Amino acid sequence: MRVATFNINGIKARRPRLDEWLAATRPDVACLQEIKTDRFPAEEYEADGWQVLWVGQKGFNGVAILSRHPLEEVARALPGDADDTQARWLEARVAGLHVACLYLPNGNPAPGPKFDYKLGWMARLAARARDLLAGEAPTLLAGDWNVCPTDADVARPEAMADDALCLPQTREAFRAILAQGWTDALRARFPHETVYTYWDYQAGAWARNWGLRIDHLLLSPAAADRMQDAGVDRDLRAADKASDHVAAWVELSPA
DNA sequence: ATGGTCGGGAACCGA
Repeated sequence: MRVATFNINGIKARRPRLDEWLAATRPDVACLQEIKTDRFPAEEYEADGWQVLWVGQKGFNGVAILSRHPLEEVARALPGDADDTQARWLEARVAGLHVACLYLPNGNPAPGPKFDYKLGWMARLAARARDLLAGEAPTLLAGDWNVCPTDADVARPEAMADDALCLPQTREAFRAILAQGWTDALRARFPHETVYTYWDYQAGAWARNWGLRIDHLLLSPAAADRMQDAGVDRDLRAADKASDHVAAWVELSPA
């Protein structure tokens, strides 16, 4: 059972790359972020055998879950703020798993209202994550977290020190969630290696390997017990018309 | 220190 997360940075521009990747890697569940549309082509994926959940908005944000197995919607928004209309959260049950697909706010510039929104969103996420750990099902929190957990996850930490992805408050909020009992799948699989999931379009970041690790899969204890492998589909970044993110994934043993 | 590049959608905002 493979569960993957991929910030595609626009379904319209990324359709060819996304479809190639789905065909080549055949994930059981694919969590997508930044679909950037209020018109996701769900019917086309359904015609191709996928079950689809999505929540979108025009131009920005937006998340989707594609699944080869029956997919039951649990939530279309992160609890805790009825006034938050940004499309950043989907939660579903699939194949005995509980899966959340998340697009955590970027938060730049910091300080400022966008950073305040990020920290507030992370506080709501921490509350939801704690509730999910109390549930029965093995659970995954997969998505673009817009958090570099440590300087080992940043190619140029000095250049990123004041960035909302790296600030101490951001890292502390992430650590607090991990400390509830979640496993950072990629870091568990690669304890000492450099692993990036994002390279900026600017300044030749890909060619210089100026990357960040900001796409994460957090596993509940029951899910972590079933982890057989984890990885990053790094070659995605080298393609023409690539997203600035690549896909990350975990392989879980059968229940 | 600055500006560098994309996507969405039609002038800039977001990243």
